[in-house]
Amino acid sequence: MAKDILKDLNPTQQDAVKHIDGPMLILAGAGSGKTKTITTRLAYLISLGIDPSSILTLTFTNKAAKEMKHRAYSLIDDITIPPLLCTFHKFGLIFLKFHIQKLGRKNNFMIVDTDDKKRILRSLEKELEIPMVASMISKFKNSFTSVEDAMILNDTNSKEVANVYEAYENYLHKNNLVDFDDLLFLPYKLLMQDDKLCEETSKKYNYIMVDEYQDTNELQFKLLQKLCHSHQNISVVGDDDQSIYEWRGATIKNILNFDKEFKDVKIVKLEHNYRSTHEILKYANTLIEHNQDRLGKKLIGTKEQGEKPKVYESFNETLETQKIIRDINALLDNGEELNDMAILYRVNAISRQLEDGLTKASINYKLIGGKRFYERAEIKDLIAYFRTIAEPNDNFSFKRIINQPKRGIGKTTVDKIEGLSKTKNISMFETISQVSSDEMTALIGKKNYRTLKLFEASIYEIQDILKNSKMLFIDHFDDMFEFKQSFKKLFDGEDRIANIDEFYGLLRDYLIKDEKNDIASFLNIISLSSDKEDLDGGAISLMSIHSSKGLEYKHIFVVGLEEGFFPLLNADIQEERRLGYVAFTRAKSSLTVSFVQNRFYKGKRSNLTKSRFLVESGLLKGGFKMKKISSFAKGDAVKHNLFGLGTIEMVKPAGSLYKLKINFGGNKREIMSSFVTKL
DNA sequence: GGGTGGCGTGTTTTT
DNA sequence: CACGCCACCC
Ligand SMILES: Nc1ncnc2c1ncn2[C@@H]1O[C@H](COP(=O)(O)OP(=O)(O)OP(=O)(O)O)[C@@H](O)[C@H]1O
Repeated sequence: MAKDILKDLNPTQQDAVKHIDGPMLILAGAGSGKTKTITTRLAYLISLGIDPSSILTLTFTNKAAKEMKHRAYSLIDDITIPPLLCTFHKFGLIFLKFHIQKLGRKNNFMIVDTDDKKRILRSLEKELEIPMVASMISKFKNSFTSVEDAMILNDTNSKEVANVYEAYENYLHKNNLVDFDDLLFLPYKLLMQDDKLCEETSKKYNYIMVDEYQDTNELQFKLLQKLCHSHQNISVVGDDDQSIYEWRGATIKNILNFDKEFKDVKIVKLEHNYRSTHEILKYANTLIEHNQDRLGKKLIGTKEQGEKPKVYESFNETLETQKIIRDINALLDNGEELNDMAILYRVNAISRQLEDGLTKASINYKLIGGKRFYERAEIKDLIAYFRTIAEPNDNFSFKRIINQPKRGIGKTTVDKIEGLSKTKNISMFETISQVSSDEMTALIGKKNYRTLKLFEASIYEIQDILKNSKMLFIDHFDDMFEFKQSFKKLFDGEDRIANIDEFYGLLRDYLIKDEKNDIASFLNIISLSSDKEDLDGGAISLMSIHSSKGLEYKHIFVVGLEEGFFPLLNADIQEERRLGYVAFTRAKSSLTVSFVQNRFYKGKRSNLTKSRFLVESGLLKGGFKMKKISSFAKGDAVKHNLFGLGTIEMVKPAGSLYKLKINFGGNKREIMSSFVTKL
């Protein structure tokens, strides 16, 4: 049976799969079967009788984790004991659920997302720029800088930022919250300070694999080191050309130093591409060759020649969308399926026009990323409600919903309750339930106190209902708090109510699935999943290039190839180019790229020029772009040492130079640009 | 003291 | 355009 698993692999891949003990680095280009190799290796280890629960497979994004899970499970016969295959953050979450008590915290902590984090920071700091502070704090955590260390730094504002950092950490601690960085940092801290735990954990996960290793940052690397404390069985796969998360601290150093950090590393290079046609590969490879900082690698196509990728130029985004829809319909007429198509873009905001167009054309689509389901305000409200019901002392959730739907409890009242709860050292909910009616009335007034007491009673009541019947809970909940109704009068109320119903549906399905399932476990499960499960039925996928990494589609459309959008303004050009490489190499058999002359963005329409990547990849020939680079253009007067004066009639790129067709007084000659001087 | 509307600003990308 | 914040009005 082990033979079966291996049969679709080439010898190098098989060799990598069969490597069992000791560190291994697989370094290979797009579509070379890295993920296939690692998922097969997972199945192979299990087929040898290795305990699945001792194998840990990690990657960075949810999407990639899901894809791997899908692929790996199809190779494993008996999935009764599933191996742990998840994102780094999810692993951190699971680890903390078991061990956060060792840091003196309860394990029903809640994860704050980026929005929550900014809200908290804003409440703690009025002067400094919040996004700056948020990213500084993130940097601190990712570089193991404690509050004390931050205090003695000497950068601008460092003292102020360190103070906010301290206040923020205290706030998280008091309210039993963790942020995304904590999900990596706290496990590391625990493993760092507790040798026994480190040893146990490392022994538990005796085989470790990491996909998309080029996306790991320093903290993730250190965490991996800890997990390898008592063994060296770590296999990582990556591609320096697909490193697209440097902006959040991912460092290629992790790949470069891998064979120094671990002993006797087996290095495997996969050099055949099994995904894309030669045509697609050619342009992707040509594009990425413009990057200077590369390890460099071969990538040989194995598929058919294929068609040259199409390039569309449109006047604006409406016309761009029309062209793409026309192509989609043509593909459908040829029997192709929507599930095999995807539209990619650099910036999520660009999806709007596409959505409108697809809707009008009655083409099903699924939007991936962007404003995520579980990050929508109404969904976060519901989660906060459920958390309050499960744990009324969760101040953070309590504060979110105490006036949602509006019941007349404004900021001032909330602040007063919070102040009192702090002096009494009890939760806000306990403040309402325990503090004497006289004291409370004096503080916040009779009417507000009554409202809060009613709210308290409702919480008890719904807790009771939940105890008796999980199924009745949802209906009663919504009636009792008039939650859905509160969105009715909003201008986008319908959408929000649809989201709410969907969330109720998800919860209901989850509760039905297993007798043991309850609200608390539901909250745990969704706490890191960003998008809901795919609906079945055919739909074209719309997503950012970042989310597309690790995926593949038969037909790929990349839109928005304009200077300023892609490559994005002020972004690191090499990373942008890698994004281009990722985008192009998602395609199996057809690739279509598109740019517009003007686009509506952030409230205004601006004129755009086509992306340099179109020329760099060879998809388009120079044109006006060349003028800038070469400073040679049609009509320019030039001088040649032998032929004398002439006029340029045509400019063609030739390697790093240009071939010029020059008219020397009636004699036309082709001359390399380095042999003439412009006048 | 709370709620609503007007105004200003601008996240690239993910967890 | 679209969201979030503040100020002003109820
Ligand atoms: N030896 C092989 N023979 C045939 N097909 C293969 C082989 N190896 C991989 N493939 C196929 O090639 C495609 C790309 O593989 P995979 O997604 O594992 O590549 P990857 O290196 O992870 O790509 P990327 O880095 O771009 O995500 C998949 O459809 C896979 O099934």
